[in-house]
Amino acid sequence: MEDKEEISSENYANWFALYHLCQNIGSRKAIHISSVEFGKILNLSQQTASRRINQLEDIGWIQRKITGKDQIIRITKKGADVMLAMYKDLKQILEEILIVGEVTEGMGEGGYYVRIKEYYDQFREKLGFKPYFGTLNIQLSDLNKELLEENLKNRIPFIIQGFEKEEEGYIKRKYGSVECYDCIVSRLDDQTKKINGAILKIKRTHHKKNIVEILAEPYLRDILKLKDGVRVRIELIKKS
Amino acid sequence: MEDKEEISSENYANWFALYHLCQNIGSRKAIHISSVEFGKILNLSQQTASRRINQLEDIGWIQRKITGKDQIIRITKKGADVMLAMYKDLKQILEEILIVGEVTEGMGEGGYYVRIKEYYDQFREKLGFKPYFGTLNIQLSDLNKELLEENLKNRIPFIIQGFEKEEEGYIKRKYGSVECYDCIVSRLDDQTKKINGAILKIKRTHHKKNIVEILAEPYLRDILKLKDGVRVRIELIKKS
DNA sequence: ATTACTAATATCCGAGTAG
DNA sequence: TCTACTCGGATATTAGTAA
Repeated sequence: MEDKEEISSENYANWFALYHLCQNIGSRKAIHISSVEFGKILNLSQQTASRRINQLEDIGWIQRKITGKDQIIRITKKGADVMLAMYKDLKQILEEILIVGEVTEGMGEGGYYVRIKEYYDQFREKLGFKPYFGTLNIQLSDLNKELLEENLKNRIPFIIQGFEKEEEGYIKRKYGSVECYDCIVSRLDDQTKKINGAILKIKRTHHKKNIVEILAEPYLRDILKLKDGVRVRIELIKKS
Repeated sequence: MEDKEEISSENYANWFALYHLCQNIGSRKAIHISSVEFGKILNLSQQTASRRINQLEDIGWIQRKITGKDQIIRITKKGADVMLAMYKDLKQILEEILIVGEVTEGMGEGGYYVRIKEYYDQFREKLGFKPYFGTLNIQLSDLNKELLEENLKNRIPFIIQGFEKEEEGYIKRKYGSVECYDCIVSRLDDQTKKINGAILKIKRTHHKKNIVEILAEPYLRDILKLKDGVRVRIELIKKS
């Protein structure tokens, strides 16, 4: 609460100054930096940069040692806390935004996949349950989609292998592989029921519509009483 | 690059305005908010808040619909990108800072633990190798320690169980449990050799000194040619 | 109620320059 | 060289209102 007050009051400039300092300190403990150099980083004059440094010191976000023409700056615990607080906050904001979407009527590809025996057997084995013969389609906003993609990057999917099969007429058809991420689905307005499922990520998918497909054992529309437009939460699970 | 220019130039205020908007939008798609309310959030007058909203719209970070006395605001993809960029950047900064410390002479507790048979057998089994009979002690800055703690929170340790043992004189002594986190250690100035190890987190530890103890199979001081003061990188591994 | 313009004012920035 | 002061000009904010 207090930290936030400190940041949000009106010293945006100081916050950004600290942020840029951290960027330039990198993995070192401290940094030698002149006010001219710091000014260049911040797109400010030497004078203002100098003032910034003084202010940061006054606030207690940095500590400074001036020896002759040299100044060594290091971030204090208080300063680190400020950065950490912002990081945590952003993380929370982004993750909170991330995990909400709207149920939508789907001619989802996923539903098609799950009905094919070669896929179904793999789903069954790798999910640990017999999935329902169709997927729940969730419409995401651009923001949500963006964030989901970013988040999935950090996770290890389990892969449903592709395969080839001879169709009637002796044409060989290729079936692509599918990436799956464990998740938990629930109604946003009623968090009592949480259902395990998986996000399906099909390789060659329509990029335009931000639709995510969920596979689960029960028929989600029934068990969660979902209709089109109902908002659901998709929680990503730590380990797959 | 361009994004950063956009943020860092001088519109700190706009960035923070967007940030606070996101905070208040939460999991919703959009938000009804008057300029008075928004002003309160930002600690600004209604007039300035109104101007901010206009600016955010001009920049293209938000989209707005005014219908009579109502205005509905939603974040655009461009706006979301700005937030994401900052998040990623902070994450990188913090993680980069996080993983560097200095080798220090240690009378580390960990070294004591690893020499006790009951512990050693567990280490051997759970690490998958026979650890060296001592730990490498890494001195962290306050900032690093803070960040490490924060980061470890999100990880699942493997636990070396505590036990009781009768000492000479029939006194029963209690040995506490130890948490371990897989990691990779390397010299900061020479990343060619990367050694697998584990961070030891002993329950009842001295809080004052920011020292982390690393357990590994080889004698790290030899294999990495470490002396006191040499900076090493500790990479945390995704899965334990 | 609202949003947002204009004019007054508070704040910030950088040139000049001292220490 | 450095940092950091003063002060005039630039910029941002707010009060008073209009729409």
